[in-house]
Amino acid sequence: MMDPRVLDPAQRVVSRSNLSETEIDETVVLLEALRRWRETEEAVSEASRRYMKLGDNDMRALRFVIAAQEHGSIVTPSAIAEHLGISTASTTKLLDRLTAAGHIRRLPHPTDRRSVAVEVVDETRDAARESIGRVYGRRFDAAAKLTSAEREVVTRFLRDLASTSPSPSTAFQNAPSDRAPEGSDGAD
Amino acid sequence: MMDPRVLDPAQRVVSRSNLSETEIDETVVLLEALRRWRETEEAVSEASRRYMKLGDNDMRALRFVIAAQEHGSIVTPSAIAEHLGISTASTTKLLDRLTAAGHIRRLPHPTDRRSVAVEVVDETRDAARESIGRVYGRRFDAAAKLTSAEREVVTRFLRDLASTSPSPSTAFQNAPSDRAPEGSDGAD
DNA sequence: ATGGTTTTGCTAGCTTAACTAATTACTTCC
DNA sequence: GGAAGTAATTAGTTAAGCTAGCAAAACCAT
Repeated sequence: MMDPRVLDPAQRVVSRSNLSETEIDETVVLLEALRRWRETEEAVSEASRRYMKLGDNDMRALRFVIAAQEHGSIVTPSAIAEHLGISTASTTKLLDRLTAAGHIRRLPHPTDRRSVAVEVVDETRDAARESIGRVYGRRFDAAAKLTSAEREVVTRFLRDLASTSPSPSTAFQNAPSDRAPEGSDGAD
Repeated sequence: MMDPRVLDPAQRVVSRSNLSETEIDETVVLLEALRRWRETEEAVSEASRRYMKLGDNDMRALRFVIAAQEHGSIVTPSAIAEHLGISTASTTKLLDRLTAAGHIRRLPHPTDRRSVAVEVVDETRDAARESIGRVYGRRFDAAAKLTSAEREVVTRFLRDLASTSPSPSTAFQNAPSDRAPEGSDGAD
């Protein structure tokens, strides 16, 4: 019911749609559930990142390499650099860290002798596969519980969400996922 | 479907549920839509962060202050530090950056003379409000398009997703043989 | 009141992970 | 075979976090 902690541009939004009070409430509840899920995801992935004592990019790189390997392709440092959007120099250091931590190995590239093939160590790959599989499994189960018609609804909704154009110069596009600080509210 | 770049633990998952081929396809499609949306969100928020030339925490801090201000409370550096999970020293520097960029102002705290009241500059606040409102508005519209029953379905699904326990040790925890990260060595 | 403890924001110095520029080894093209 | 281009690396710089320590103000117990 129009939670005050959400900065409330909903007022403006509401005025341009003509929903009943009840429907507005439902909509706000849905958006809250969406936000909540995103926060959960964020927290979980953050926690695992911390647990592994890896930086954000280090983790992303690892996942990238694993995915590519799964797919059968050879991963070079420059491909990683491009994927992460960082320089090749930084990528070298990143690979040094991952090597030191025992997560990857650098092998000679099979066809280009100036290049390098990055390979994930077995233990790390297995652990990752299991972990990712578990996450995927949870999602799968949630989706599998639905009926065919319900799945269609959810899929349509998600696609609609993703398709609305990003509008490039729109700064501050983050969800209002912050709570007020020393205020009186604590319900969550 | 079954994008090859996604490691496909689905095989394992599928075996433990008994869905028809069609239903499995639907499920995979749904999960793909979910992933797609998350990627879009990620990309958009990243883009806006870049656009404003602010770091991650700087942006979060700004949103935090705005939200609190909207809520009527006074924001102190230590509150920001706590919210972001960084030290007060780092927060001092963060506030220096935001001040230099003209986004905030430091005012004397009205009641505690050792403290500081952080205030967001009008222009920044307005821009943020508009931007966040726009994003929220897009989501709102997507949700508003649904029927009451459909909203219920989506909300239930999202809650189910978020509720499945994170299980903290789910990281790909196994650092390979040589140098396990979990502080078995005292110095850390 | 008054002296001791806690809190608040800040400064100083260090670490990490990004960056740019230059270097080395190899490939490709003429 | 030599010029030009490309891949990864090294060296040095910057950004943003950290801990430790400080002065001023607030809180608290006589």
